[in-house]
Amino acid sequence: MKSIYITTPIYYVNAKPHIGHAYTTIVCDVFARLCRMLGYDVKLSTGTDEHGKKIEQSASNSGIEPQKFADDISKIFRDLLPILNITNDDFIRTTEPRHKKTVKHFWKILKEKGYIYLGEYSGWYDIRNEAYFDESELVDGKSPLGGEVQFLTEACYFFKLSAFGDRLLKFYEENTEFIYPVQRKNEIISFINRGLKDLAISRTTFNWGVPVPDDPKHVVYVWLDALTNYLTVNGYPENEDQNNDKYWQNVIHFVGKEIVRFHALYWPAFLMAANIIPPKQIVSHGWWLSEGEKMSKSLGNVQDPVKYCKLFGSDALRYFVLRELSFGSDGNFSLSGFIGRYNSILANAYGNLCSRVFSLVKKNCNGHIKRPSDTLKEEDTSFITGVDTSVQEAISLAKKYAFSRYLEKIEYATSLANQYVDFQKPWALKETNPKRMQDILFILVEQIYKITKMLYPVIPIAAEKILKHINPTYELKIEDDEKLQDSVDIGELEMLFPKIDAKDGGLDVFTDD
RNA sequence: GGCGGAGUAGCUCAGUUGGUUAGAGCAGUGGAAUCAUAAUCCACGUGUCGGGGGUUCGAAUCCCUCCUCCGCUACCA
Repeated sequence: MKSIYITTPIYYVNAKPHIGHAYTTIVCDVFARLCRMLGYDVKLSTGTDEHGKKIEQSASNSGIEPQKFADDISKIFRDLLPILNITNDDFIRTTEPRHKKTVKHFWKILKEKGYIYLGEYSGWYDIRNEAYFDESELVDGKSPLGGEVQFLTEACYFFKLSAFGDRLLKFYEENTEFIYPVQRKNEIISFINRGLKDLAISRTTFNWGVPVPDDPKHVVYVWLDALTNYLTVNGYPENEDQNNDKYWQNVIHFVGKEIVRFHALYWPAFLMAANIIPPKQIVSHGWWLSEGEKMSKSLGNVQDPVKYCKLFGSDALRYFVLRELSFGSDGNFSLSGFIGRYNSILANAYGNLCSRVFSLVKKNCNGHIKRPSDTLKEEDTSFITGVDTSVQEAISLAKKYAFSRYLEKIEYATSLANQYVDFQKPWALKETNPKRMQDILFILVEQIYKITKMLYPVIPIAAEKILKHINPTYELKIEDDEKLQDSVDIGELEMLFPKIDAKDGGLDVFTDD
């Protein structure tokens, strides 16, 4: 059995989750569920990144200990997972002992291999904004952020990143799919081509972090700390031989475009330094705009995933975010777009298809149908072939992270089914040709079964209800030759996607915060 | 400034080994049907494929140039 290790980034606990966090997590979950259906042994991890000066300060501003502060926000992220219906296998926190141990071990390895040295970092320090700037970045003797600067020098440990430029470029060349999409790959290559400097990987200006082994005045740079989570989750260092680990040989890191450099450049360099093979692929996605504008607290247009789940269900949110955004690009999250997709696809096309077909079976066949004994007609086979082709295309698109187009293919198959119902008019055959009516309905139910399996990764709750409804012994596997049992019994099924009335007062929920 | 991405129907986008009348979904208009969540099905687009130039028998697709938008350009996660 093939194995795959899928990760979300670990989320920084300086703010509560918004739709962007939910999106990354949902994408990973959909991909994980799809992989499981295709027969992969999947490990899916997510978690929270909790160290760093920002957390220390935020906690101090709130008058509480950093650990307590991190506990509270981390819990909000963790509680979001069941709301979004995420099937993660692990939830890692960087403040956990198992992780700190891994970071210290990883540091020691890098040190032993000679890639860490003690040096001095100096630059123009903006006291108010607490950031260093290069002389060339200064504006009229002040920092680009407007603060007064002074030249400071502090001792810190460096990672010999400069030694990895050529190795990284060679690695990208040999692993052409390593960075997805290609635009991000170009950015990284161009970054390297400007010349890599060594990376400062320790800090002495605050304490909230993993202490550097043998020099506890320093704490480990948060990115080195955070990236190492992927090893912690995979059992390192106890599970020492990562290069022969079934999961580590097939790691996919899903990330937002803003953190590609850390994952596609620093991370493989760290791993190369430790003689651990880099991940298989860094897959980056775009950002959500909200109602056409950048999401920000000050604009008050931050989209809350929990509200959507409470109002319309996690299936609806999952479907919308995957369908609406062309994966890799930025996209717009709007209430009207959400309702439009929901009504036209989930309620009208797919939901109503199930509803009309099940109702026909129930009313006209007492809920019982069986596989047609006669040779199928041409219109039957062309319908079935159309569905099969769409399913195949959908799978290959999903494997390439083209999630929107994957769903588009399923929508097409759904449309073929509605078309078939209209052309065949099974309701009109009840008196004249009940056998043919029954055959048509069986064919329809079988196609709905296939379509529903393909929708399962995205709308698992509704899909499982329908699959179970059609076949009590269904398995969550995608077979090349998907078949239903020869005899099907259909009972009552609740309405899974009730239509949303946009004028409904229920939407007032979005205005009271 | 440098490097990179994008600019295709009202909206969101497909469309790279260059090839028949440039596609899909949504929205809109008209019609059919009535099994179904007043859902569905059918028909309907004179789109300068950002502008201009070039290569070619032929370009949305290759080359040049210009315009617009966006991203990256290290110690903030």
